[in-house]
Amino acid sequence: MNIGEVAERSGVPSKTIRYYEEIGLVRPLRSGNGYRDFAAEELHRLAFLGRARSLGFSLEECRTLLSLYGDHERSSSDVKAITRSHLARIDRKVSELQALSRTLRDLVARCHGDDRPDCPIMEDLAHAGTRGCPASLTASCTD
Amino acid sequence: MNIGEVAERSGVPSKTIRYYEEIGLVRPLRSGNGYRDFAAEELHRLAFLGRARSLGFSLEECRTLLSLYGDHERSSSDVKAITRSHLARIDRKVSELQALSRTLRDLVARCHGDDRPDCPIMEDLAHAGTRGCPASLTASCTD
DNA sequence: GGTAGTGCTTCCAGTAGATGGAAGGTCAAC
DNA sequence: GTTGACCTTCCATCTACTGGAAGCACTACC
Repeated sequence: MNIGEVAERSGVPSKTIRYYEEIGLVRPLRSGNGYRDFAAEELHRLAFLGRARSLGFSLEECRTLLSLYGDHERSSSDVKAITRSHLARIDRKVSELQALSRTLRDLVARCHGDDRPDCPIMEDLAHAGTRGCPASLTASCTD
Repeated sequence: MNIGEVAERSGVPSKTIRYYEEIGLVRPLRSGNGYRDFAAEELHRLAFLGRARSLGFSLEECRTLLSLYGDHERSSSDVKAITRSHLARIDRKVSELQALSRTLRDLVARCHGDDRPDCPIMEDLAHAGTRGCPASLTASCTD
């Protein structure tokens, strides 16, 4: 199977497949003409990769998951551990973004949004010293 | 003011300040010895940048916000529009991550996490075709 | 005057995860 | 034999820095 067909069937773009080969996530054979030649197994690995990436796993996590995928002696606890730590990372990120969202929502609500220059958003950015900005700035912002 | 002091007072690392100069976000003067020489205004711009970045604005958004910062004829509606679209982007991201989180949480809940190989997480990744994986894969995954 | 230590300079490389494009070889059809 | 789709490699680009090497500049101390 050539790269184009594999790309279409796995949903992973050709460019990305070449990149995955470059970093050793897939190892297709080569035909006599130099074209990559993908066996069914490589197609499955690519579909696996596509799904894992769509779930937000990093490529290094994908590498580990792929090796567990091919390991019939694997323990599901290993898979679960990786997934759990990934989940924790995502939940941390959600909390961070929700905090940002609250702050921004508040600023937007307080801004008139008219043709005058006064703007609570600008004031927040300009006088960051008193809240949320790096501690080292606080002193110099009180002037 | 030398870069070290500005870094400490603005909370933006020296390395980052040099980078910001390279991409034209700040333009410090130079002393006779070749050192960067920051005026109070540049310090304020850096503090502004630090706060805007901590709110998740991209550097291009920061560039626009900085130009509005220095523009006494600005309209708060421009600032508000940028902030609103940034907020919308964050809220989209939160939704995406929450969807991921739900999926991962469900998978983790269904995985025994013992020393046997059977694992619903692996099954999801391996047979992605029926749900959530790229449409092009669906056909080839039903086998 | 020499030297140690800190701070400054530039330049280059690397991070994650691709993506875009140029230059060129291959293949099937007409 | 030529067009056009597909494949190849290689290099550059994106975001937003960060780390490190090599080499001046400045201050303090002996």
